[in-house]
Amino acid sequence: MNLDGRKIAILKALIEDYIETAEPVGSRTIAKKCDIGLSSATIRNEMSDLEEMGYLAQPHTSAGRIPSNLAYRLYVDSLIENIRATSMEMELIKRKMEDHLSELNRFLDFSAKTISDSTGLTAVTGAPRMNPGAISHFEIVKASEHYLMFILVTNTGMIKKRQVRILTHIDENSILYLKQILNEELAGCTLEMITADKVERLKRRFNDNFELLGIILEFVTETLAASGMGEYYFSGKSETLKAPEFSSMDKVLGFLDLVEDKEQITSLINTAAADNKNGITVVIGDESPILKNKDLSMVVSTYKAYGGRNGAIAVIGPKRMNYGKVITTLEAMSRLMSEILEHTEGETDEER
Amino acid sequence: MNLDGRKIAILKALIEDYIETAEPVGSRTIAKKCDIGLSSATIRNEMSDLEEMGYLAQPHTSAGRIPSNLAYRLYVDSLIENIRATSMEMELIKRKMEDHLSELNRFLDFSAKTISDSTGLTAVTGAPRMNPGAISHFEIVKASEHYLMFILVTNTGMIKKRQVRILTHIDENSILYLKQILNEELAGCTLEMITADKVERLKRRFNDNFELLGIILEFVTETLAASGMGEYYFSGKSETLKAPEFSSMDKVLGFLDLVEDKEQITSLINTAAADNKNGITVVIGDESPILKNKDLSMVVSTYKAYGGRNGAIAVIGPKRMNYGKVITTLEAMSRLMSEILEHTEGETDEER
DNA sequence: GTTAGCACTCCTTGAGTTCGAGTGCTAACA
DNA sequence: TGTTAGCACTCGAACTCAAGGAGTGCTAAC
Repeated sequence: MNLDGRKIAILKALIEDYIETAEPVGSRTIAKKCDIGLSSATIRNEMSDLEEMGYLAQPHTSAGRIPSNLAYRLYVDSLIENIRATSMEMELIKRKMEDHLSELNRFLDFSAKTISDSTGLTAVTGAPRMNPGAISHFEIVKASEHYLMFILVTNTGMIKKRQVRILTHIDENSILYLKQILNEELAGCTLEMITADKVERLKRRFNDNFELLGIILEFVTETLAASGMGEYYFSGKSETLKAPEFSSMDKVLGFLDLVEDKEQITSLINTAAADNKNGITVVIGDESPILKNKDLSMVVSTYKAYGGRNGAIAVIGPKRMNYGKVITTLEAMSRLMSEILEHTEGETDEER
Repeated sequence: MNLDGRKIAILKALIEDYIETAEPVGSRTIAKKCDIGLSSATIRNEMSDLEEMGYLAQPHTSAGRIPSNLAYRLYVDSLIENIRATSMEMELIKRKMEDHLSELNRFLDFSAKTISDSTGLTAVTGAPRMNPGAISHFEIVKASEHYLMFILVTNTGMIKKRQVRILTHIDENSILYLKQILNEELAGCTLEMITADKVERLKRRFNDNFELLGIILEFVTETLAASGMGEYYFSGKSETLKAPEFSSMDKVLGFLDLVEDKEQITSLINTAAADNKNGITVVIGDESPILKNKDLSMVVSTYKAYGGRNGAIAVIGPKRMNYGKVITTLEAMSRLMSEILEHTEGETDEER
C-alpha cells in the first residue's frame, strides 16, 4: 500500500479543510469538496488506508479524521502551494517598514506586528546575534566633576557605555592622553587579544593612573565578553488565542508559558534557524520537545542584517495553521528585512 | 444607617475571605471565621444592610455576597493592614538586583520578575522617561573606508549612534578637525538652542564639507527631538491567568488585549503614577475606563532613577487581589529600586 | 474497483431532576 | 431592642437520560 495520487488528493483536501474549520473531517465533506468523482464510501476506504499508514487519526470511532503530524509534515514538504504575495502589497509594506528603521527595536517590533497582522498568529522577531568583535574605538568623556563616561565601539557596531564615579581629580589633558594610549594599545583587539602582556604594557604607560586603568579594563573585558543575546519582539498573542483549539484553559496556559519563557523561545528559534540557514524551517507539534503536547507549530525564517549577522523571524500558532500563507509571508518578510537592513548597513540607533 | 464597627469587621472579613477563595461568601462562613460571637442570622441582617449601602452584591438570590468596587475602595483606603516585608528578605533581593544592574533593561526585567514572583500576579516595570537634554559630547568614528559613525552623548546620559555611508574620501585629520568644531559649537546645546544662526556659523566653519554637515545636523536634531518614550517590561502574565476568574475565555482575552496594547498600558500607568507622585495608587476595576468590565485592578508606584527622573512599577491582577501584599511589595520594591538607581547614578549600559 | 445501503458507535444537546448552599422572614428569647 | 433559632424558599450546579445526528465499517450489488 503506498501513497498514490488519489490518496494524496484526499489527504490534501482533508488537511486544508481541517485547517479551515478545526473540526474532524468526514468522508462526505471531502466527497463534496474535491470533485474527483468519488463517492463517500470510496473515500472512506482510502481514509481508512491513510489512517493505517499513519497520516490520519480519529478522535473517536464515529468522528471524522484529523491529520497527524506526519500528514502535516508531508503537506508542508511537498503538497503546499506557494501563494505569492503581490509585489504591490510588499512594496507598500516595505515603505512603511523603512519609516520604522531609525531604531532597531522599533523596526523589529513593527515587523512582528506586520507579520502577525498578515497571518493572524503570533509573530516573533529576534534581533541579530551580536558578536562583540574587536575594539574599534575607545572614548572617555568627562560627564561632570566626579563622573567619567567610558564609551566603547566595536567593529561589529556594538556600542556600550558606562559611567563611573571617580574620587581623585583628573584634568582634561590627562584624559586626552590616556585615551590616546588606550586607543593605540587596544584598537583592533578582541577579548582574546587582551593578554597579560598587553595589560602589563598598559600598566607601564599608565603609571600613576593605576586605579583608573583597572576600572577601564574591567569595563572593556566585560563588554567584549557580553554575548549580546538577541532580544525578541512579540506581536499578536491574544489573536492566536482566539482559535478554537484554545477553548480549554490548559492549552492557553501551555501557549502562554511557552511564549513567556525566553529561554525556551530562544532555544527553539535558534535550533530551527540553525537547521536551515537560508530557507524556511517548519517545526510541527511534537517534532520539538518544547512544543510537545501543546498542539503548536512554529515556522522560522532568518534575515540578514548588516555585518552578515543573522536575525530570526518566526510565527507560532496552532498545529492547524495555514502553512501556505505563513510560509509565503515569512519568505517575503525575511527578504524585505534583509534588503532594508543589509542595504542601510547599521542605520540603527540606540539610546539610554 | 451607617458603618459601625461591627459592619466594618464583617465587611473586612468578607473581603478577605473573597480575596482568598474567589467564591461568594455566605453568612455562616463569616460567623465561623470572625469570632465576634454573632450568629449567622445576625450577620445576615448586617449583610443585608451592607448590600443596601452598596458595599456588597449578590450574583443571584441564593448565593453569598461579593464585595463591590466601593467595598474594595474602602478596604484599600482604610481597612488594610500593612504587612511589612522582612528586611532580611529585602536585603537578599537588593543584593540580587544589584547583580542585574549592568544594563537598565535587564535590571527592569529582573525587577518585574521579582515583583511577579512575590505577588503571583502580572508585574510591569517602566523605564524612566528620558529627556534628551543638552549635547555633552559629539564623536565621529571612521568605521570603515566608506562608513562614518556618529555618536552623540547628552548630559542626561542618553547615547545615540548612527552609521552613514559617505561617498567622498575624508582623511582622519579632517575628521578630527570637524569633530573639534562640532564640539566647540554644539556642547551644551539643547534642541532649541540649535538656531538658524548657529547653523549658519557651522556652515561657515565647515566650508567645503557642506554635505556632511547636513547629515550630522539631521542626526543631531532627530536625536534631541526623540522623546525617548519609556519601555515596559512584563512578567508573570500566565501566572495571573491561573486565577479562577479567568475560566471564561473572554476574560482571558480582555486581560491579554489590555496587556498587549502598549498605548493603553502606558496611559493607564502614566495617569495613575501622575496622580500620586510618591506613594501608591490603586485603581480598582471600573474606576478607569480601560479596566472597565474586565474585573481587573492595578496598583502603581514610582521609583526615582538618576537625574531625578521617575519610572513606574505596577501590578495588574484580578479585582480580587491581595491588596495588602501587593501594596507592601510595591512599596518595598520602589524604595529598593530608588536606592539602587539613585545611588549608582547612571550606571547603565546600552549596546547595539 | 466503486458504490449504495445499513447497522452501529459515540458525541452533543437539551430537558428533567436532585442537591445543597444560602437567603429572608417570623417568632421566640434575653 | 437586639439576637437567635427555625423554616420555607430560591436558584445555580451537577447529574441522568433520551433523542438526534454525524460519521464509520462492513456487505452486497453494480
